[in-house]
Amino acid sequence: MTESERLDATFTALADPTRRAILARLMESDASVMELAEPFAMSQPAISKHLKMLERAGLISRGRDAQRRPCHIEGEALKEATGWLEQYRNVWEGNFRRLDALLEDLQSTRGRPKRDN
Amino acid sequence: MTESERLDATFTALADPTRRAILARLMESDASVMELAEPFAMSQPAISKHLKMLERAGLISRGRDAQRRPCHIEGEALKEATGWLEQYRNVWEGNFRRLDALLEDLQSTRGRPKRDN
DNA sequence: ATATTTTATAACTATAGTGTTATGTATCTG
DNA sequence: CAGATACATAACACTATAGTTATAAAATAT
Repeated sequence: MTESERLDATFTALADPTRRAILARLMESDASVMELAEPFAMSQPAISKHLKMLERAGLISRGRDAQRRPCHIEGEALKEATGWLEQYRNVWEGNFRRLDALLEDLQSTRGRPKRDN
Repeated sequence: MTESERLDATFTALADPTRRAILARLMESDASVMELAEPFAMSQPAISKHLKMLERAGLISRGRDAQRRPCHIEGEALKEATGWLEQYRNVWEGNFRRLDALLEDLQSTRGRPKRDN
């Protein structure tokens, strides 16, 4: 899977409130499918499908404990998604295009920046 | 729109490689629909639909310049998505559940942690 | 062996996403 | 005014998601 495909799968998996709630629950501890299903007004197969998408994205892994398949949260996919978003930090922190503006300014005035900026 | 709905819209918008590429392009500068469409082997209406999803998620805003509708990247939605992901930082940085383990340990041994942990 | 518990899968419905072509609308240009 | 340019929207096809119920399969418990 390419990085782009992994990001597709990860962001798709994160784009659903049930799956985000499942991840939040798994922060507390590993949990079986039944335990994860309990808070939701939804059938068990529906939860199993959500878990499948989370697993496909690498956001969870699954073990074995008797009949149970305990789910465990995995960090790598979350790390990659966060890494991708980080490249936009400047956009929301307000220092976006200040450098661009400065460079353009330097170019147009040949090293004599305008005062009003 | 609730925060959950905004996260739905944002992660859905980010779950497509064309839309991620458009955002990357908009880091360089604002751009018209035609300019954004140019690199892609895709019709103009397809790009317009992608832009609609980005706009719905608040990831871009649109201005007016004669016939053109220049697109501008917006930071807030990206910030909210990153903020949500940040709560999982410990998971991928490896310090996840170390505190949990320590607390459980303290509880079970009444303040006398086991050595092997 | 049989029954129970836990989970997965199949078949189905409904809705949403992604693309197409054709066409409509707004703005500029000659 | 007429044509060109930039963009949006409608109608359509196809695929993917999200849920359902019914059933199968795996492991445990009696």
